[in-house]
Amino acid sequence: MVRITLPDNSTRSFDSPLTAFEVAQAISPRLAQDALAVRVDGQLVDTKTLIDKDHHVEIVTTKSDPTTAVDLMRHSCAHVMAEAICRLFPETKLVYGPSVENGFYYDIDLDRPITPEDFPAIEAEMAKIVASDKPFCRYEMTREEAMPRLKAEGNRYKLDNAERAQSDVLSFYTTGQPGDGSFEDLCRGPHVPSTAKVGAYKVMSVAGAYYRGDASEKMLQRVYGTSWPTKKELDAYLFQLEEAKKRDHRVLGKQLDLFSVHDHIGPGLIHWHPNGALIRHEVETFWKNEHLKRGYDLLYTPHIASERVFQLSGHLEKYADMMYSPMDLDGQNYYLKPMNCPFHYAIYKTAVRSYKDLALRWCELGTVYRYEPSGTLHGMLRVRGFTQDDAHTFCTPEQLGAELDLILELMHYMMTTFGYTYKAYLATRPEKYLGTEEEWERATQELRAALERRGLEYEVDEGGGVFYAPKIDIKLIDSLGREWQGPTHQVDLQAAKRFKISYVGADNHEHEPIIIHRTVLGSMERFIGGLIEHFGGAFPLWLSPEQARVLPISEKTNEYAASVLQKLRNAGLRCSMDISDDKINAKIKRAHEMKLPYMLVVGPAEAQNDSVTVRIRGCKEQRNIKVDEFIASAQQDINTRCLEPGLKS
RNA sequence: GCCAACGUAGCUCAGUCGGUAGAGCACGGCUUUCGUAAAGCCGCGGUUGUGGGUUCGAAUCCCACCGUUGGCUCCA
Repeated sequence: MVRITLPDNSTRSFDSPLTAFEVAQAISPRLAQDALAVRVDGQLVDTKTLIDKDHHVEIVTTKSDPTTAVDLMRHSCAHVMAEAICRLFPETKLVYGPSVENGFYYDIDLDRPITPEDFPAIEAEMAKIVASDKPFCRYEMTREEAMPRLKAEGNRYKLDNAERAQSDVLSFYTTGQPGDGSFEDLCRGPHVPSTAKVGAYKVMSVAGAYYRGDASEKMLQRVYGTSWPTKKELDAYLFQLEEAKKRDHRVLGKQLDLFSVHDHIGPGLIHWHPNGALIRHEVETFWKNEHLKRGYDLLYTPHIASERVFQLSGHLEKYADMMYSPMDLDGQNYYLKPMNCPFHYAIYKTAVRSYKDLALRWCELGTVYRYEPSGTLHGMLRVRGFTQDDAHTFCTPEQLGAELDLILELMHYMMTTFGYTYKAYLATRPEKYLGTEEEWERATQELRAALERRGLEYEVDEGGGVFYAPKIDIKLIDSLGREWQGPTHQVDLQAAKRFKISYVGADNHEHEPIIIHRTVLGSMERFIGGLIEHFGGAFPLWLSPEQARVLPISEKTNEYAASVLQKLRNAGLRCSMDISDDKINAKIKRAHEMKLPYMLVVGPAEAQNDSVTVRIRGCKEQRNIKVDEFIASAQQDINTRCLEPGLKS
């Protein structure tokens, strides 16, 4: 007698042990058909698992538990792809094939490179496997039984996986009968019942991946696929990828004429075109003003420095291969600076500082150069020359809390102005660190307390701190829900000592100040690259390089258009007019392509009464209003940094 | 840095089996003077990433380098 308790707490009794599939069948044939796996007392297992005792049983379907279901389908789909690849290339050695966000991959060791031309063949082979609706059969062996077999197979990766497995029993999955020569794979499972249940899939890409993520290990081929419960969801995902591509900052950077990179000048070095530079200018102006309001002082420091300063800072020792090679000047090595801190410290040390001078808040848009590995460069997001929005706060231990509050407030204000929400992380002491455990504990506690005073929810990133400091990391969530590395605030435990930075306390003795490194935007390059994608190129009015364009209906109203343009410019708006002899349709299309917030159409009717017909980005209706009204409305939106263009009156 | 793919006009792309390079947009000129997402015609524009090699002949095949893309590793 087996008593099964279902999720709704109802129970069913069966005379003899039975599989989870049979339990589902007893409930409804439809459920049995939809069953992908089952939770027995909370543990996820195959539907073929025999249930021979009283258990809580929960049948997993795409409806009952979509997250688990799709994850299982993807994992099983990875196996189907692996089988397909093995059929096409029998010398393939399988390594590891998990599900990942939006799909799955399988790492394989195969001397012949897989290329995108192979994908159709792989997909065709997968289709055959799916059509044959073969069951995923699990069988288990003890470690003693399994190891000789694995050794005989000559697949060092599977052998390695097996050796690392905790359990005494190893499980295999085959799409035939155990031992009949069908495809099989060492795998923890569980899997969906059969190859027909892996959903709609597509082989996406192939890339290199080090075995076990270790750069000294062999480079494997990682074949990526995506899979979804239905064809419709697959198509929706592929469509979404196309849409994301249109928001790619590199694509928009060209389309909107924002920036370029030139291989004859150097990879990873951004050239800001007028439109991009204008956006940067607005961001920088905003940044500076908000800092000045909060008691920061601005600094400018040099771009190169003698090697002595980087020996002192420890950068040469730790990051020499990430720095541009030195230039020999008068027998002395000079480096492009990879960061700004030592320069700020130098300024600090030009005077004896009293506790009465603190806290000092110094900020700089400091341009630094780092020789990033070539394979990591990516548009504006990962570059070799960039401008950090850097700041250092020098304060007494008593002031630390208040200073952290100020930093979090500034961060919050700036992020919400750009329309970002964010998540906070507290990164604690890493394995390799400098300083004492007590110092780390105290500094971490201060950061934690500041987060809590602000009422910020945060996750602890255990061991995620830098070697000299615990930190608060902020991850931005953009309009597509993607996370970006955002602001970071570090309480430095080493710099004061290393650079002999001190202040005179009320006790007339020297003390070490606390130094907070922090950045809000990260770098102008990465932040604005991110902004481009966040807004999809449709910038809010205050950031738009061109805020409005006057579009005369024909040459006859060019003169009126010019007078409107002059009025707008006098009012401080960035605008132009389109006096090409194209028709109005073409002018509108062009303005749309540049994602301008406002188009102002003018013809004889408008010229009569000093008005413009406004067309707002993203909206087909038009409104006729007086030029002065438009100006007032636009100015208000600019002043409030309104995120979406509109009309105020 | 590692693996793979890719690199053709300012941009987006075509170019078959190796036979001296093509379109659309952009740009210039002309016609048109127009009411809400592309008017028409004509024209300009290329050492096919760079350097070698194979060949009677290379965008096409081979090698090296540079760069880009997708990942991996890394990101003070």
